[in-house]
Amino acid sequence: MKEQGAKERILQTASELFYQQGYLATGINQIIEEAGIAKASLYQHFPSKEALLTAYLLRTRLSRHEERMAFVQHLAPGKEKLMGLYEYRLQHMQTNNFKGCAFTRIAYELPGLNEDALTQVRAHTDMLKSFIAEQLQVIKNPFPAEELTEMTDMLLNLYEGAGLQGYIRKSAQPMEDARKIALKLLTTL
Amino acid sequence: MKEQGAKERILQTASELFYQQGYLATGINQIIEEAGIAKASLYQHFPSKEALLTAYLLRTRLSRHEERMAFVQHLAPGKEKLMGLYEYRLQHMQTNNFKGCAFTRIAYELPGLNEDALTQVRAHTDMLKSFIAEQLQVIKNPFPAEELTEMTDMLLNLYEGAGLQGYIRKSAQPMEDARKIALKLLTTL
DNA sequence: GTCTATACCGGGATAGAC
DNA sequence: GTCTATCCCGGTATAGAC
Repeated sequence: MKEQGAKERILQTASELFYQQGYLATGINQIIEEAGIAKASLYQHFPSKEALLTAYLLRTRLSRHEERMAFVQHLAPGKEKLMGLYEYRLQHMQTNNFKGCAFTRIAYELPGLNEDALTQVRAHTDMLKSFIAEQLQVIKNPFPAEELTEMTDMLLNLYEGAGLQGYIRKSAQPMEDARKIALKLLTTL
Repeated sequence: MKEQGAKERILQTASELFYQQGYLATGINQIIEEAGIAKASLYQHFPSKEALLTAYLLRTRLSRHEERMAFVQHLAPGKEKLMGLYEYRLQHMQTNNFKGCAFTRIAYELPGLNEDALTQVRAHTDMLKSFIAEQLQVIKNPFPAEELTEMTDMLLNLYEGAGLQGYIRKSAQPMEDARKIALKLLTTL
């Protein structure tokens, strides 16, 4: 962990803190202290705190995507992979210190501005929607366009809503419930 | 607007800013400037910034509830009042500067602490759930307990999820879609 | 490239006059 | 109760030595 370059340590530390504490609530000073580097070194690699945020979002988005894909890799396309989406997050909620969806949190923290961050947040949900729609078309083909988008929206909102409730209640139960509901919805297809 | 007491002006100004800009991003200085009062006066009425936050949340929760109730008052209990919930927010998203659910935003902004704020957030969703469950029982009675909670969760998550998507996309379309989906779900009962 | 030291600003909160 | 003036702290960012 010590020998992986200053830039990498900064990004890792910042990522952890941004997610756990929030972006605004995390100061540069805390980042450099925990990363064990000097302040000027940080600004050598990242021109500003916002640049660090963008790097965090991009990296997290891609790595979460890979983790998801790896998690559902051995599952059968269609219903099983879709259920795997919920199970992946269920596991995530139990092991890590779950603090809600990283992208939603950032979106709500930065009301005013930052087009870069917003782009990453949108890209995140786009990837989720694509994944869901893709699996739905495996289950039922052809899938009428309108029905498909409706079912996709429903599954996505169910997923995101349950993540929020779980965070507020500090419980994995809402996601458990969402998983069950999603299963019921899929069996009606 | 000028003659309604300092405390009231402070709370109104803070409420607007907390919602539009976020709690952390809003400073005491901006509040007192826009409210047109001195700093010490603020601390005469509210012992700290956090106390101001709690007052904001409590007040908003109650007033939003009343607005909702007033909006659906003339609608028939059951399906119509439930659809009114979505329509209320749709209207809300189009007129005001919609910045997502005020309570969700606060919850995500304050990762670490503040039990008071969390209490208000939970109370908000509790009120929504109660409202939804109540109307569902009008539509179908008796309503099996398990089915009822599932349907309630689904409608709630659909509602909250659509609010989030609408905020991210800066569009009322997700909420429109959610309304249609909810309608379909209700017709299956 | 990495450090120490510092600049500059705005944060929340208080003292004391009126 | 409301004001002005101030305190202290921590924020982001930068200068300059090594």
